[in-house]
Amino acid sequence: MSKYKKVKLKHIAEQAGVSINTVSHALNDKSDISEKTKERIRKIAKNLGYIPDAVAGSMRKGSTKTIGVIIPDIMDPLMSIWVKDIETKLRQNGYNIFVINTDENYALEEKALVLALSKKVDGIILCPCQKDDKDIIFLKKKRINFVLLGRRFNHIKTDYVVADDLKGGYLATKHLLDQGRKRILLLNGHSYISSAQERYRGYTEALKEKKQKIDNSLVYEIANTSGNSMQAIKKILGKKIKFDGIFAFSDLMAWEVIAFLQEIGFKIPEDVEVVGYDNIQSRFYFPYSLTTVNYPKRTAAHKAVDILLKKIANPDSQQYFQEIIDTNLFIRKQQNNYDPDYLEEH
Amino acid sequence: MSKYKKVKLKHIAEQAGVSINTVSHALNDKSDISEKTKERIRKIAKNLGYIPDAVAGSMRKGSTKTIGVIIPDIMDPLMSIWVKDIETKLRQNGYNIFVINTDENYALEEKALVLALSKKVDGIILCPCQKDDKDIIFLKKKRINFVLLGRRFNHIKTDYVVADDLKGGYLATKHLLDQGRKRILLLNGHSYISSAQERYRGYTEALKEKKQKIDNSLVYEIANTSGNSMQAIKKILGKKIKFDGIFAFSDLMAWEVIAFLQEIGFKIPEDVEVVGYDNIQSRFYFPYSLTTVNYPKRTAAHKAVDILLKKIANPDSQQYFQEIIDTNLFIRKQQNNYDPDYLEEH
DNA sequence: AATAATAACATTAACGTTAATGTTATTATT
DNA sequence: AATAATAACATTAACGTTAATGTTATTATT
Repeated sequence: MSKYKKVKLKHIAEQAGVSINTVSHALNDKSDISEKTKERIRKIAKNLGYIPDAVAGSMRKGSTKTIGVIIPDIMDPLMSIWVKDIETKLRQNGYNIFVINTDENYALEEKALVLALSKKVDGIILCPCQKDDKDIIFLKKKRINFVLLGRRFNHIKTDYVVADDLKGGYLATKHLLDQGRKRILLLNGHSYISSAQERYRGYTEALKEKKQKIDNSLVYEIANTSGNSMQAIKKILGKKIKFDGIFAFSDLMAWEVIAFLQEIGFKIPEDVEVVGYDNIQSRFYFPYSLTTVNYPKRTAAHKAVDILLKKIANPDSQQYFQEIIDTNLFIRKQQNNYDPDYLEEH
Repeated sequence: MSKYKKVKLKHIAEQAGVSINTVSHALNDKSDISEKTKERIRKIAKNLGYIPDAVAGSMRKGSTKTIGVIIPDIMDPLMSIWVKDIETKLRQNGYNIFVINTDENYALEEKALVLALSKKVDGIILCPCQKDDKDIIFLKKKRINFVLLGRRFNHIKTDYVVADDLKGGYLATKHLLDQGRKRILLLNGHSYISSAQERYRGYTEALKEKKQKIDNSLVYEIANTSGNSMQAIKKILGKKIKFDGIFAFSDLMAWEVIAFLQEIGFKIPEDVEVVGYDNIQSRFYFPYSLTTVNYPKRTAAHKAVDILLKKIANPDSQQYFQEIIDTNLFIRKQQNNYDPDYLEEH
């Protein structure tokens, strides 16, 4: 890409009067080169502005020190928190990340995986869209090192790190019931997503416990992207379906419905009480108090990294690592003002 | 990374009874292989689950078809919009992206650049932290293909795409003045960031036009991360400095100060009117109306890609491409309710 | 003093692919 | 009918590095 002549090991070797291998070993601090020579070679390398060719190195070494991170949506704050934490943790371990978006699109997910494999990543952290599972089966068959994050498959044994969404769904619903709410709208993710499935189970369990019937006209499945929750609420209101509580799939959805309901005249939380999910703590995003299901997101990302590194270090192990991160309810007084607790959280 | 035996061109060649080169040419759809042979080889490749080794291919071809995207903060919505648009546009052109965060940290920026160059990216899109410029000079000297996005250097000639921040700063300040605001707080980014510099210039120009003196106790420079604008406001209030308008460096800052000021009893916009920057349109983030400086962010990202692709296609050209994207003021009635216009925008 | 061990290098081969040539049979050209 | 051109492959070399050996002088060991 550059007209500037590329500096290679060869050039350093010529200047130092040693072999290319000696330069390589010196720069990689191998033990079979004298400290004097190493120092001399390092200086020449620096002088010439040598930048190692990782592509060539990777080919020879058979490892890229790169992990593929494949996620549905980098613009979702939850995902960007994950990505940042994964990047930081992996960097500490000498790895880089290669992030690919799938837009919750299975075809793109397949392409993303092939791209990552083609780029010879040493492992993959994947939050699957779950519209299909062929690609996961393919990964297993190929014995690729991968860890699922945030979502898992019931019928495929893999490594994964997920939140305890069953408990999360139960706690959120129970909280609304305890507050005296009678008709709780579940604004859920699509049912092929495991976390949505489990939250639904938690929702039904809490209702059953209070001897309430499950009314499926109160259960909606939508994609977690901007505008959808508002559209859903519009539809529900259009059908004259009554509700006095909402359990939303994400803080983002919760936020959107609160804003929309307020706009059209509802009092929040008096008329409708809302519980979110994920406890996205960035002050930027949620200046208003929102009761939400909380879990250590950073821990989740770090555990996924730990598991992946373990698998890479021990490729012959048949062991599966499956982590279910505990969830709890983060109760905030729901009102239109700033949450002073945010600094203390986490 | 896998115990599963890797499928190489060699294996396809053996099964097809042709040479490795023929397989390579067939799969790359070169013209010197008969359609019949191509079809046969494609089938065998598919059967064996062949995934091309991009590392080996890149080494031989001298091109990775990957662009390094180096940005200060993937969690900033502006940046994640950019990244997504860049990814989409580059994908259409057969390129992938390699995203690296710098956390507005110059040392990390240098490392990110070396990493990208080491990984042999075909070009770089960079939003520099601007705490130093040595790395930019290095890129120029090495004749690396790169385009700056969002920020530029006054004293270094490079390709860039920036917003018209001078105009943006002027429009925002003028708007506040026109609304009768007398003491306008500039909550700016750090002055080594070009966009902050230019907005400051716009701010002063608008003040001068109205014959107002520039009061530097009203100008604050902070990093665009969560919590900082609140801290700044606290300090300012502590110093008993009065203000009735705020021009913030980002919608995020604007948002944070609005929430904080409301919390401590200010009426917005009656007591303090706030103007933001970037017009982050995601319904998720800003359910409340905010007047803000707007510009086509998508266009900016796309232009950066276009410029980079032009430079890659034409490496011998000495031409510089410098785009200043026009800014305008997006006026919204500032009130605590939902902005119904958001769907129509853009 | 003879042999073994080690330090500090050099040489060779290989990673998997593709560009640059080379070869041969077939077809086109005059 | 002789030659040129072309189609469809094969062979060879190269991308830049590092692992696996090889070599030689020096030092340690008995």
